[in-house]
Amino acid sequence: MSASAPNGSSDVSGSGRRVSFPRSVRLLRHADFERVYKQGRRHFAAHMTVFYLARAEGEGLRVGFTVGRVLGGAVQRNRMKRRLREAVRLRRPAESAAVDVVINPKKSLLTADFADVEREVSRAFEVIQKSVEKR
RNA sequence: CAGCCGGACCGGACGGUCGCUCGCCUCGUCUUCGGAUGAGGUGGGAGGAAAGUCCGAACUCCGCAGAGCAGUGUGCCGGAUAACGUCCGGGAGGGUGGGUUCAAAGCCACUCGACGGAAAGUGCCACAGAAAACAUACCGCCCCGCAAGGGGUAAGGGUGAAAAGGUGCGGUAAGAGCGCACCGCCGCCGCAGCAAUGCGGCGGGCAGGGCAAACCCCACACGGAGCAAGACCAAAUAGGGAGGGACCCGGGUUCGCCUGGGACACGUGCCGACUCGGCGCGUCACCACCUCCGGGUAGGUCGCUUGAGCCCCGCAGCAAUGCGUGGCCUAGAGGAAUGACCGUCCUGCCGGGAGACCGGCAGACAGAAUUCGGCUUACAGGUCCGGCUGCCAU
RNA sequence: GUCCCCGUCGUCUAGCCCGGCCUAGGACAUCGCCCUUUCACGGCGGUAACACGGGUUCAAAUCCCGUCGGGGACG
Repeated sequence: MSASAPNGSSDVSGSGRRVSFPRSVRLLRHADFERVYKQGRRHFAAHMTVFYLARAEGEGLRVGFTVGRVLGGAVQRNRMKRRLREAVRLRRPAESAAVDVVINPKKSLLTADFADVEREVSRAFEVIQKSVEKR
């Protein structure tokens, strides 16, 4: 437990690394989403489903979110996206293979503990790294 | 002080760490000089409904001589407004309560409301009832008659949502606006009012059902689509057009080409043969290739936030609202930013405690997407103003 | 974001335009009885709906307005 992180729930500043999540590592284009959905593999978790696909060119991890209308009103959907984005920001690996990832949340994400969400995202990234390196 | 009603307003507060997005400043890198990108600093970053998309506009494109038809909408009067189905004021009307009265209406208070036309026409009015819009007479009542029946009547009964005005007195064989009084209705006149309409007078015994949120008639308004509008830049792939490739000369031409000769190139046959030369034959102008042009998808840029704008004060107006002085700049994303975690405090509930207090939980409805004016719907809690009622004190 | 359409038994539907005969009809499903040794088939009977709230009308599933829910089109 670092002295600069008195809350202790997430040692953000304990690692010493500034964690950010700029737009350049987001998945933003419709065509990218379609490709991941059609050709990608899936990883299931309690509060979300993660689609991922290795990219041929470029480097690093890119992440996008899909939150459909069935998951609730605009307030609920925005909350899911914001919590997911925050979790990805905190748990995003510094170095990674070239992979595109799409996360589909489930309704339970709205009420889940944020620590659980962080843990799930972190675990999903580990699984994806192993799966991609095996090829 | 409490409760109810109406109106206006707020929509947890402060701080820390990390992040997202937009603007500005400084410094780098790349550059096709348009810009792209990175770091640091600094400032801004959801709502009263942002919602539903129910009306009205601005704006953009398309269409258009003018008018009409069709269609849609609105519908008492006056005003406000850029406009409206909105808002303000007023007027008829309905409902509830009070009071007068034998009873009711007229009267008073509160409240509601899509409120033009039913003597332009068409249609419908189930069941019940004699009769449902042409008027009629079931039980009755009265008169004549021994009776059968005939005549008068519409007060009473009955049916119905609705049955040729209501109440009272007179009148009559019984009755009836048959006569009278009051109220209602129709017409005319006068006065008040911009008008809707109201008030008064005179005349008429009374013409006539309801439904137009049924078709419809009248008056008024409206061209259609919508920022995914629209404008600009524009990859890959496919496809369109023009030119080159396809040289020179002569002739013809419908200007697309056709024809004769020659040169070059390519392919091929034969002959000679040293890399080559000579002769003959063929070469469809399709495809492919190159250059340019136009449409246009992905993608990008603009539209994109200074506007019928907000705040304070004053003036005009009963008000909606308008005018004037001064001040302010207040989100602009685009698979879509406005968040995550924590601390202190505030409000409410629960538990513990004699109490100060301690612990836990909760803090609504809900998220900008071109922009405004309205309407409707959802909403914890709180503040202010006005009115009414109750209680306490003076 | 913009623009449209639709809500009737558990399911699919008729009735709505032009209001009353609607106590809302039919089919499948379901329940009970009969038939049969039993099941099936068949017959008889029952349960069961106008999305919600206002308004117009004597009277509303139907006409008008507003909510709520569902579905679709447009790059």
